Amino acid sequence: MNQVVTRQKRTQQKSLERREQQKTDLRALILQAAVRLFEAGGGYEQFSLRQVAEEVGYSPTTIYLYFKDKDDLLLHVVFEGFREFGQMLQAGYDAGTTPLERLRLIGQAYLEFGLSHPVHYRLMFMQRSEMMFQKLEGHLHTVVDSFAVLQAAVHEALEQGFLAPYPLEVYTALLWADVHGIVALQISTGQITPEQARAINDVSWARNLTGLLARPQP
Amino acid sequence: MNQVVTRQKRTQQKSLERREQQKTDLRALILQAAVRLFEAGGGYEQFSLRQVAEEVGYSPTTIYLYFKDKDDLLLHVVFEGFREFGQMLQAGYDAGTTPLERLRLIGQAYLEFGLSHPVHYRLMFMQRSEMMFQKLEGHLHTVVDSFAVLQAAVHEALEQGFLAPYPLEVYTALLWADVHGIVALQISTGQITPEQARAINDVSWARNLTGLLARPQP
Amino acid sequence: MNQVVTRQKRTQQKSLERREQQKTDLRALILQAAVRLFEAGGGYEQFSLRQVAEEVGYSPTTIYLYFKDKDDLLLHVVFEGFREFGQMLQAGYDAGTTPLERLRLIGQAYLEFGLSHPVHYRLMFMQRSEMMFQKLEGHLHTVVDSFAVLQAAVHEALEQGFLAPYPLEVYTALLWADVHGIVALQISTGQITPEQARAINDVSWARNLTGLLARPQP
Amino acid sequence: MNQVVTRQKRTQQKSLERREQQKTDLRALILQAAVRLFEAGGGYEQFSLRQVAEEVGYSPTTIYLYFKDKDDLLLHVVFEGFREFGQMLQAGYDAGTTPLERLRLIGQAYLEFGLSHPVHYRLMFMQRSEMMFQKLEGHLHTVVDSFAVLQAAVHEALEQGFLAPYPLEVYTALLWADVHGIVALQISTGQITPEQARAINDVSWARNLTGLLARPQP
DNA sequence: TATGAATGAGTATTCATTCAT
DNA sequence: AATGAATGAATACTCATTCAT
Repeated sequence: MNQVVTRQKRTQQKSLERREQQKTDLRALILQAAVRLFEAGGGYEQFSLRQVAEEVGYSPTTIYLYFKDKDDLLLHVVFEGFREFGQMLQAGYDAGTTPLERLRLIGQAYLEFGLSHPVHYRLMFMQRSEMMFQKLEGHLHTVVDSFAVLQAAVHEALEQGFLAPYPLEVYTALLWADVHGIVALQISTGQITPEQARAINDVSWARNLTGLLARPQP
Repeated sequence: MNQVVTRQKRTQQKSLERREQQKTDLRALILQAAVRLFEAGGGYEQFSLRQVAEEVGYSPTTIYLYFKDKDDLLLHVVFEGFREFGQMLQAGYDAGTTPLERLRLIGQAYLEFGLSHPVHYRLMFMQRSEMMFQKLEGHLHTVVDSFAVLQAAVHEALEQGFLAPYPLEVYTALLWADVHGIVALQISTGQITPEQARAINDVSWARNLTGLLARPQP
Repeated sequence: MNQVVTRQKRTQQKSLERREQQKTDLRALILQAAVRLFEAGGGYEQFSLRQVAEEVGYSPTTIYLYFKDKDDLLLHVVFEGFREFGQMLQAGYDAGTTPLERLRLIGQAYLEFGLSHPVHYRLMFMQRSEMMFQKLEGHLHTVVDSFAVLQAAVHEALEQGFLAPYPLEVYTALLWADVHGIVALQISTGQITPEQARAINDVSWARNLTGLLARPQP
Repeated sequence: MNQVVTRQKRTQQKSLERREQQKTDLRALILQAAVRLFEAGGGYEQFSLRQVAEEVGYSPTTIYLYFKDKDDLLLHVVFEGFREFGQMLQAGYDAGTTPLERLRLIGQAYLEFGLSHPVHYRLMFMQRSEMMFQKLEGHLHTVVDSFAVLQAAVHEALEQGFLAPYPLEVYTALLWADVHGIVALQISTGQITPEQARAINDVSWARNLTGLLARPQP
């Protein structure tokens, strides 16, 4: 067999790559357009495939070349969000050196994700939250993994005696509710600015240090 | 000008009143049906004018005699929710004897409203939250008034030295976020049961007493 | 109460009747158009609601005011056919004086229906034959009743010794197959003319008199 | 002109043959898949090119290299049916030793084809019967040839005095109608089982021996 | 006051087909 | 020879809304 890489072969390969690239591009374009429309249209209910198609400048039919159906597209939008969400939470965990610091940083990461990705956040946690628990082939970092990070941090803190002896689930739910409440307040009502949201989150955390956690911080 | 009230005029007036009465009645019927369907149907997107019409036993066209359009009807549904919401918060305020107790009871009332009216809560605070700040003629008890109750309670508590000297807005936002977070967690994700929601709310409040509030309760 | 029939009342009544008439008219128009399209389009598969709408000159939506959905329209088309079919078979039965004459006349009536309503026949017996056994509210004369006529005639003939002692079901199926075969041959293939179809049917019947039936006719 | 067969030419020819061979192979594969899907899917309306493409593992576009369009493919599916149909009828003819036996066996073969290939039968004789008389290049055994078999058998029987002296066309049509009626009854209405269909066919034939045919069988 | 008739705009989805490569 | 990309035209169906009465 001829192992030489001929010009023809190179061309074919290149064409293949370009095509692959284009394919990825259009996929990404569609996803972006979908997110944009969510933002504009005020969310879930007005969202339609045809609008997405118009937004990207392709025919509605074309969407079906990249996504199985409307729900598949939505699912990918959501998972795209969860991927980044998981990374941010993990980064928060990694950046902390003590259990309590980790909890604080995870909370901040959560808050920052919500503030910087309001549309995604809305969709992920408020409109299609059932998707949180759907498996998507090829996607390992689902929300479940993200919460594993939070649970791990709580677990460590409990084990090392930093927390009053409430059950683990109470802490995860409570801490989640803390940040979720603030994010949702900002996103849904626009009553507070992102800066205020951060300030309130700091206060919220501070009260925990004296009111919830067993050992006061030095 | 003829100032005499003729029999004819009196008759007309009476007919007008009766009509007005009927009008109000059907209005109320439509609104009730709308609320019912709204709660039953699971909310915003499935809600249709035709279903409402069928529910009340009138033709779809008739709805337009009482409400400008679908959104107008929806707006009134929302305000119907706010009316009850405001009453429950007010009742919480009234039931308390000290500022802190009032805050606690308002929080509980908020939580109970959310748990017992999830569909409404969703619409009011998560899907069409912009409606919170729309004025609707004839409706005095909007969400703004509801928050006036919370603000009043916070104001009293601050003035009487029960709270650490953070700005009033921080407290209202924080306390709101606390309960909103828990309610939203329950409604959106279904990860916690109503009972757990209440328990977490109690823990959340307890931590405030030692960690956030200046003077411990007697 | 005023029992007098006022002009107003008469007008209302008239308007109601006219409307009712119009409604019936449009319904009938739609049904006719549907049948016509069946003829033109070559049948079942190309048949679409939108085409029907275009044919009658109304918007597609309007069809839904008169029929629940596509299948409902089809069902009514079919039942419209069965109504006449049943009447023709019954007339055949009634016209005969002896059991065998009745059988012959029923067969001829069947044949004539098929020859004069090929599109309906096709739909009823060849394309959506499962509809034969569906009940439609308000329609009493379904195909089942039609076949009751055939069965009754066979039963009489058997009882009075005109037929060789095969089971009743064999006769009904065989006689049905006889005429159905001829009709279908004419409709589907166009290989024989209606006249030839009648001639063949006569031969078919004649052979029965000597080959199938117990007693020869006088 | 250069009459010499160069090596180059021979090579080209060979390549052409191979290609031709491959082409035929894929063609056959597609046709088989189409027939399979056709029989499985329940026929005409659910049948789609894309499904065929998926079934053979090639892209939809590829189908167009072998068949002009969907209808062309369908036409070949039909002729595929006629090929087997013709073979079965011919086998019936060949298996008989007397004219009447041949007629009987041809009828049985017809019946068996219908019972074992209901979907095909439906398409061939009931839905797209116009295809029966379309010429398709390369296909010699069309329905016309199949009927030639029937006609030949009738002709022999007439000539040898086995049949009453009706015209030949009457016999072919009548015998066709006999079996077609039974098959269609089974396929379209499902009112009789295949076994019953065979039994009725036997009765039908038996009546002919005494009622239609000139000389009784020995 | 109430409504029947009608529609235009919109929804998701499927399919046959073309074209450049 | 084979295909990936793309599309135009359909399909059934739903809904909010208008208008004449």
